[in-house]
Amino acid sequence: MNIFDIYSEKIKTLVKNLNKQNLIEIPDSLNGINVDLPPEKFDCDISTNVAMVLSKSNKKPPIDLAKQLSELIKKNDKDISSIDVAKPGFINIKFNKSFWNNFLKEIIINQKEFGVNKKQKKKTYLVEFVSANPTGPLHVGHCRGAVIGDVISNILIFNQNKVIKEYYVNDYGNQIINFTKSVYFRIREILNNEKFPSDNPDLYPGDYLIDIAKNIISQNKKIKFDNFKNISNELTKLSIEQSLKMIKLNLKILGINHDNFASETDIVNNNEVQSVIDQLEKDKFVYKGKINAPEGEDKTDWIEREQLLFRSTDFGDDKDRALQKSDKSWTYFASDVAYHNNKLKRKFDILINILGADHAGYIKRITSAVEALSGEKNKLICKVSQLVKLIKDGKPFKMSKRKGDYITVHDLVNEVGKDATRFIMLNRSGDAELDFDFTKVKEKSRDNPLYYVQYCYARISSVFRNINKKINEEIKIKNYDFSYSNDEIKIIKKISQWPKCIELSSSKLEPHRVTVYLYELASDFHSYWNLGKDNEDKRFIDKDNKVSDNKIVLLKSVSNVIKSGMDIIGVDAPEKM
RNA sequence: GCGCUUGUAGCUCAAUUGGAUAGAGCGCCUGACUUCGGAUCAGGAGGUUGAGGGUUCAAGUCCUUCCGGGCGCACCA
Repeated sequence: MNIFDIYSEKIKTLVKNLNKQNLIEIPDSLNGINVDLPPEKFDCDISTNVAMVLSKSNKKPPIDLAKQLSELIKKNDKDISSIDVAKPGFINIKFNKSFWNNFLKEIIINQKEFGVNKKQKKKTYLVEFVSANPTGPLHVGHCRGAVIGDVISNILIFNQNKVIKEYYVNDYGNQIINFTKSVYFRIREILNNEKFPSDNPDLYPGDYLIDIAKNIISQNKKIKFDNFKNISNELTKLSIEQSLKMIKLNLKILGINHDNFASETDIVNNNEVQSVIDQLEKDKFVYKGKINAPEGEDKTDWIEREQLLFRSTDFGDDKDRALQKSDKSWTYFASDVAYHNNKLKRKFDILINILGADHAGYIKRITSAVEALSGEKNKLICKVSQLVKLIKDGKPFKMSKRKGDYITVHDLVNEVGKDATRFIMLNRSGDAELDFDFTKVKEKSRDNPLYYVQYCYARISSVFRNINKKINEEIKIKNYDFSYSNDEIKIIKKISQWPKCIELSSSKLEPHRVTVYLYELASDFHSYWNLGKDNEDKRFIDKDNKVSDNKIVLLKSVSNVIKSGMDIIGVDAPEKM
């Protein structure tokens, strides 16, 4: 039940009818007409800008139109207790108390549906996120995109869409060869006491490779590790297997489960790259040519080459992009185009990629490729998660691959906990950089907004515990003829905004809105709770140690929304803390 | 040099897809613990939304020109 939508429809219908009767003029589109939440200082529940939108086409001052329209809106609507017009031309509507009773009744009866956006047509989505190279454990930098991708998926699932969470494994190319070599040297180090060539910049120096090497040795007693060439294929497979095992463990402790792991090697081996390039060639999106060196950069080591190029400039990219290397092997981009073609063949309505900020420059070419292949614009939506700026002991902390200078997901979750990690990663819009003060979060974890929201849920639980009930038990209420105070209605109004929060989070793919909302709801609840100190009427538990029905309904509505929200962001809502 | 992105209170961030007098937390100042769980609450101070111009009934939000951060810019993936 979204009261904003209900009134938006009512008002648009009214306006259309007036237009049919030639009483007013309307513009081509009524999309500009909104029903919104007014600022708190106004004593009303919802407001609409309809008069301002219609003012121009009717050549009338918005205030006059507003007066005229407000009377018509109020007429025949028994839910409205008062309606008035404010300065530029807003129409402010206040509901009577029975409206809020009915609202609560409805959301308690349909608690699982509350917040679900039903006007949107259900779609199938593929959300690709994390997709970190399988050459090492996940570090803090991967963490944000991981959580954002997971929660975006959860929001879409909450809205009853079908979602596949996918991880693309880049198990092909030079990095993997170097990675395998590194494992090989670690194995030699363990078995033959040969020193690891740590001065070779192509190799991966991290300690985790020692564990990988040990595991491979103990699990593959038959293999002889004395000639790299002979075993490189097998060792590559084993190394990636180990590495993925580690990554999956990292994801698991973050509370993330992908539905599918797609392999780049599979895409290449199945000849999907060649076939997608044939398809693009047929449609004249591919040609042989040269790319210009970027302006303003040192061009001395620039080698002009004729290469197979994709016409991404047709779709607004600044240059065409190489598909084939000079040794005729495919570029990363080429296999990624094939991978996206593979996604397209699986017939999803919408593809979503969550990328790190360092890959933002890649978006144009890959969306271009998807557009070329599918003929649809915005079939692929890329969402960037900006960098996490790590701060340790008050100073910016640069991670390097040098031993020790590395904070993994595992370290982070061990120190801070899964829930706090997720909450903090979501607490700011993904478009902006996030300061993550490692020391501060560790020391002062109680200042974390997570606990503020959880505490709200725990308090509600404690009330139920006091009357020997469980917070998630179903409640039976005979009638909903209550009279809530203004303090209580403040909370109810916040609850009524939950569907709107979900709608925005989902349409803009902005999961931070959920944490922000939960914080606000918790805040309203805590305020109300503290009123009970001075005024016993405002306490949930009365003198006879009972909780009245109206209070139970209110508590239940708040806890339901908090639980829903916490489930979406993948954070626990404990009954005791 | 080009592209993307960002600039809001001392600090960290919100701002309902263009709405009304821009809101929270931290920090600072004042107050509420024989508590329905103080991991909480009430109040105060703190702003030319980086700067200028434009569009609009209405701009933190859109366009434009500057200024300052961040990221990226041939066969690395």
